[in-house]
Amino acid sequence: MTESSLNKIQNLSGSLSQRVYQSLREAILSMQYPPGTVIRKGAICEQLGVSRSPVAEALARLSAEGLVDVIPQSATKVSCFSMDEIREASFLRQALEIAAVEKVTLERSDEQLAALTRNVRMQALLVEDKDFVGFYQADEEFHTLLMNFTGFNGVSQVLESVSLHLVRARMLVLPEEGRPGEAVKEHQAILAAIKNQDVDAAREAMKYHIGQLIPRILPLEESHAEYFKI
Amino acid sequence: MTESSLNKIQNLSGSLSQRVYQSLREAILSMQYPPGTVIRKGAICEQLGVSRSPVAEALARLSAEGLVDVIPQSATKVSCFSMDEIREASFLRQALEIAAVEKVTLERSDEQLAALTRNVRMQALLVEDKDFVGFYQADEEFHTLLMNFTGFNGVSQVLESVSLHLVRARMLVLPEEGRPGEAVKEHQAILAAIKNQDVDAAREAMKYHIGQLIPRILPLEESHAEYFKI
DNA sequence: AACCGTCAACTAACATGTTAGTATTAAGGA
DNA sequence: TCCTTAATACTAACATGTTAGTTGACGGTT
Repeated sequence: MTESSLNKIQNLSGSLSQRVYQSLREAILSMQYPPGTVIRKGAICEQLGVSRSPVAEALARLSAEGLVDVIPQSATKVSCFSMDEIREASFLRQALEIAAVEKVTLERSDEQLAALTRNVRMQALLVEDKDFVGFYQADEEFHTLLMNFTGFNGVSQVLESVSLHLVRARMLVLPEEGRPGEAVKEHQAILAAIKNQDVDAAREAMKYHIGQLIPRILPLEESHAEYFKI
Repeated sequence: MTESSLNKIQNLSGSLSQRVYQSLREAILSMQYPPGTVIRKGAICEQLGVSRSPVAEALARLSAEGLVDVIPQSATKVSCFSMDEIREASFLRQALEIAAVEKVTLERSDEQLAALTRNVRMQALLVEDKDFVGFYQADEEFHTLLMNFTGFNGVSQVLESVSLHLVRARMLVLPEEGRPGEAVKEHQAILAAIKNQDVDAAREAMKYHIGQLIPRILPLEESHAEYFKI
């Protein structure tokens, strides 16, 4: 009955605005609020039991991030995809991941190499066991490790903020037969290049790996046309 | 008498929040509000003649961008520099500019090449005339052109948002004897690589060019210690 | 003189009342 | 039947009242 798809804000920390923001963001990124969904401030206030101020601030931040479109004096809805935005997000992600992997390849410590090696080995095992949820998490962790090993704490968040649309679109991509196995191989290639301190190989391996996502997203424009901008 | 260093919001467009945001952002980036400055909502309201709502929303956005630090229930001040943040911003800028110049090198049209060539020629003339303000603008334009020639409309804004701290710190760097001349040469090297469709040369030229900024910012940590985090 | 607790003043954060612009719908005319 | 138009309902945007947490200063104690 209660179709409240929002996470309870009691479980989150920070100011009310912060918690409302996190709750809405999570709902949008997980596609519980699919593109085009109209967001009613009143409904959010009621569901979360807060007043309009924190909701307004949360929506302002989401608007600045491009996750919602505000139509002045009228309505605010979850932003739709456009293939241009997705291509751009992929371009930005590629730029950042390449820069990161280059830096890590040159400056890596033995501990860092060991951590990456452990992670990739785990990926292979998970795929072997057909634990695709686990693999998805390990995949994410691989990229996060790489970002953090640059020594810059913020790059991981910047990457997230520029690839928001990519994250959402990825939710729609059906698990393809054999793809996880390929992804592991690509990760192994990246890892090997890092191990050998071969910057050129690392760059090319990462470029190829990130490039694999776009062709799998392209078909969505027809299969899920309702989520795309006119 | 009126030491209101804020631009009048009447000259700006958009909602009140939007105008307040632009006004504050401009004041912070131009160092009219130097790092550490305490921002009083009441004062802003009075100066701009608006209520606290739009000011609160504007500050929330600036906080999300990292331009102001909000101390809960206490105060909000213009964020100070940290050398780590600046290094990170430089890393991110390098990543994006390299990706852009690589793409442009491969895909450029003759018109685009002509526009870049015109710009660089203009730079040389401006430096010859010792018009350093004009050169600064042409320099910015060169990089903006490059971003836009990728075909992705947003990269220019993303670049700006990740290099906010860099922009502020750059305001403090004194014009160094001979530096503009060197910058022009670096731009010429980048342009030559684009003309020759030499991706590797373009990447290295851009990497070198962006790398030149950090060493000139480093001395600020002592000469302007008051602007840096403890 | 140095330390601690209390209190007052200030600020961000939140709640709520008000305004103004937009969209939809229904009625009226062609 | 279709288009125009006016009225209504709804929403974002703005203003303002209220709450609660922090800071700093003062006074009293050791």
